[in-house]
Amino acid sequence: MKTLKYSRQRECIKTFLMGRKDHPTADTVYMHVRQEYPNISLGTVYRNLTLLSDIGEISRLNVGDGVDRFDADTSPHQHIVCTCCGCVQDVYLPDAEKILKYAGKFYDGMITTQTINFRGTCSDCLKISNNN
Amino acid sequence: MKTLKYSRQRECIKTFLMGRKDHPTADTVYMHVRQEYPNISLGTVYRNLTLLSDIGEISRLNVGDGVDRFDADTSPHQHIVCTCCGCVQDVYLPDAEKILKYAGKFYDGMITTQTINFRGTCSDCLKISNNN
DNA sequence: ATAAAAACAGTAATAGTTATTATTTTTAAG
DNA sequence: CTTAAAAATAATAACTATTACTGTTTTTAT
Repeated sequence: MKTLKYSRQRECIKTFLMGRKDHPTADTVYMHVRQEYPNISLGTVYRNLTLLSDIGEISRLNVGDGVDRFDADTSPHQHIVCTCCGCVQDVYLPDAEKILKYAGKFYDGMITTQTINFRGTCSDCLKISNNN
Repeated sequence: MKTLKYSRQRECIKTFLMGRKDHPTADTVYMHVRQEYPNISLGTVYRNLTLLSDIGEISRLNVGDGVDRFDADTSPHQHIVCTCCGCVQDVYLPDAEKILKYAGKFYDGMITTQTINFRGTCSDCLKISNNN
């Protein structure tokens, strides 16, 4: 069995992620962690992000833009991509599990999980377009 | 302005897609179209798939497995990935637009579209596991 | 202190997709 | 029926995100 050993790089990655709500990509994590560990390699960032999501301490998201994103918030919630600025924000949909249950009525197999991605315009971009 | 010219390769790609309900990847399309046009190139397949989805004749899906898939059915519907065999099937969720409307209550920006991906076990895989 | 296991940095490799280019096909006009 | 411009093609190179490999360093239990 593979025991997990402490690593300051991994700790730094996790701490960085916990302080962010914008679902950074591996590359963004890399750029920031490099300020504390200038010669950390991108491979180490990827390995630790994968490791942390495997043990359930973070989650890996895919909002359909071809890049994986990472989120320290592992509670069930949804995401929205702003088609204007590209930011990825949280949407906390109450009773989302009811959707999954409802969907089960229209599918002959078994549904176990769901991922809902929205697209739209974030409030910041709405403000800007209203100013014109 | 760029006018669209007929191409038999594009026609073949579209016809192939219309006959499938399994959301093939570009590579799968390539393998099949090659039986009719043996020296079609993968780039041509990609270019036409992108072109067809840009003009709305097909849709491009991303179910989170790192590969783009294509669907001749452009009507609003959802998808489920079988975690057992990897197949991608349709889920036609009635009144799905109500979810989008509901989500708007919990987001301060504007939501315009949604993509719902389910994961679970397809009916074929359920049968197989019941036989054990 | 030591030594095995894990993690590391650096780099190569892979997969999926897009871009480039010289050639061929389509199509509208003469 | 030619012709010629525009679009599409095949072939290939390039690119991006991610994973795999390798020799070295760090962690940790003894």
